[in-house]
Amino acid sequence: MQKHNGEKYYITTPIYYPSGSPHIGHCYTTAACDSIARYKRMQGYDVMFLTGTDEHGMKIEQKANEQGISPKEYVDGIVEIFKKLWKYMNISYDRYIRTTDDYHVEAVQKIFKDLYDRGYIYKGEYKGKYCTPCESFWTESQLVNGKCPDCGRDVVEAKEEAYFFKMSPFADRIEKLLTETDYLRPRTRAVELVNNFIKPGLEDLCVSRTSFKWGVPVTFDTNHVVYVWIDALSNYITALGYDNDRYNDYDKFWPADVHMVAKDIMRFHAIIWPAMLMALDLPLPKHLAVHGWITFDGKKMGKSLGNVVDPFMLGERYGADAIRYHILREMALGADSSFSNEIMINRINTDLANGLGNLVSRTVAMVEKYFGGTLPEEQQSGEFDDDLIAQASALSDLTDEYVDKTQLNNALAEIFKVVSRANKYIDETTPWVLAKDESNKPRLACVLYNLLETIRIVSTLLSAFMPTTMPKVWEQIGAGEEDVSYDNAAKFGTLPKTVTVHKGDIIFPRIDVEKEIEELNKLIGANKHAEKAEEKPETEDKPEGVALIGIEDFMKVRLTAAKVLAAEPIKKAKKLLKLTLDDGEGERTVASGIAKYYTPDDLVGKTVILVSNLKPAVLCGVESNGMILAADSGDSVKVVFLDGVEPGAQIR
RNA sequence: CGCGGAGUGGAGCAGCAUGGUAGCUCGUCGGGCUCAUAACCCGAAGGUCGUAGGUUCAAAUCCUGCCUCCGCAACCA
Repeated sequence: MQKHNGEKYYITTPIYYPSGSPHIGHCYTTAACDSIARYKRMQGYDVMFLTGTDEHGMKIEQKANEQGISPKEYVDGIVEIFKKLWKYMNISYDRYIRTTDDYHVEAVQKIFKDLYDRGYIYKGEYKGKYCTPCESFWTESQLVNGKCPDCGRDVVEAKEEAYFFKMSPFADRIEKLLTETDYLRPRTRAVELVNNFIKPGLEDLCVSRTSFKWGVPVTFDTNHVVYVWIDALSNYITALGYDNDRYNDYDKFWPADVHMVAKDIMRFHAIIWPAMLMALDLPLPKHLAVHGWITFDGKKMGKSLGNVVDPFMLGERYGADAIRYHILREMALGADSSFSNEIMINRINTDLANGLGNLVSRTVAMVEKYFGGTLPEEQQSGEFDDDLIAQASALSDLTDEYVDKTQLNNALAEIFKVVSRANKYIDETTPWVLAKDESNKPRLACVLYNLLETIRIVSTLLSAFMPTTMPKVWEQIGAGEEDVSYDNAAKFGTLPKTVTVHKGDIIFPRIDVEKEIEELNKLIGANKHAEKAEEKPETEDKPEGVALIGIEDFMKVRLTAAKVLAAEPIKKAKKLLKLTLDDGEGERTVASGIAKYYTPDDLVGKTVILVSNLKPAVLCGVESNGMILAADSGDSVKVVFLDGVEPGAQIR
């Protein structure tokens, strides 16, 4: 166990996109980084823990417009919520970067220019084609039979200004990085990335936009705004002072030890970010830890599902540490993890209340009961001691290793094995029997001392994960600041023999599962309704979808009854069925995304409602002329069938 | 044949690159204890390891086909 005085450790969360309030998924990434940061600090590292928000982009611009405020005002509001949550969760970030911060903007501009000067960014003209009526650009691969995939008309060579970042020179190095080093964790993901993106050839990346304004302007071409990649990813170095004067830690902290991200942004961190750094001739980060998503009752977490778990609400009910513990304990690196009220409550009850909390409680109670709160000097070791002491002493080596591998769930599992061992030790040594005979007092004192020591070690290591409650434990077992330092975590026998305990409040109260779930369901139901009520008038993500329209707009849509003559799955598509319809005038083909819910047999012979004047489109190689109406309730889709209506009938 | 992952006692997982008693957590049942937050400790039941073949003295573990689920991708009309 050596001190790591002065050694640096740099860990980052992604910078989150503030298009909405933070949810439990954000909490996971951030709590995980926080725990590692705290652990490393405890070990004596000089830690830099960075988090922040990625505040530019079209979506933010739109959201702000909808609310009639400036983008900056909009993000200011959300950022406040993020910071409040981090405070609430006891997140010990050292620095919070906002991509709207002046120094970052300035640095991004320099980086952009630098890449340009080095020849890795060039002003491009789409080699692709332009469809004048659709006002859209298409790449070669998107074209269908050389025509616009949207309208099927001819496309012309056209040039739109955009800057591109050359990725191809780095393909080999990136492939090696992914497959031959332990940059990517878990490594299994490397195959997927290499097959999907590197083998087919790395395409140059469009890194500027002219279609919106809310971003970092390109200094030497002010029509352009830096598009997300260079703006967002470079935060990891600008926050250290790279290309700016605000901070001065770049030399000290770069390269990062760990970037932690969720799997949806793995690609950017596994490919684009290394490419950027290679282009800039900078060292690469050591590890990219990719975790899965927290799913709720089996479904992906998301606002649209109305199942967003509000971290503030959970924290209020169980305490921030219990939430931290639960998500860190359940989530395995790389894999998804399901979150449900029941799983969480059970976890809190068995590990925290019954296991650790109860261990502290019974131990402290016995010291008070049998010795008036202070152990005597004279203590007698005996059977069962060695095994407990050995396990407790070896614990920090195990947790060190798991923390280094960013496998926090395993680190916590090891810690709780020792908690379990201690509870068993009580049964083995039966202190209440020893207490009956005055001559056993030295032995009894030793047993209790060993328990206090085990608790001390366990709680020391746990304090990185549950920073709020562990000090309460220390107070109860009479441990001083020095006793709970990391350096003493492997030294059994640190507490003074004559330690004095102080019985206090229950640390983790047991939760009544049934009652609690009932109440939670009520709350979640209420939230769901409240959210819906709130969001409806706000028009959410689809600006034009909710606005009131006049009858003249409606009349633009031509709805026609049509009979399904044939239906077949589309080979390349999972969700699509190819339908042949009789619309009264003739046959037409429509692709419909209902393959999950209907078999061809369900549909043939039925009459459906067809939007007959919809622009044709090509989906997975099939030209679709129109769409059929169906009710989409999220997890199920019902096609609207008509009875006894002739094909061709107009619907109004 | 787009890419990848997964199918192990009721639930959630480990084991599988170096084949040879199938392990953990929760739950269930029985017992013990009473220091403690109806907590703790012990024991038991429960699995032909998705399916069909193959290799082998021996396969959850290696090979092949198939089935099912999931993620990504394919611009869900």
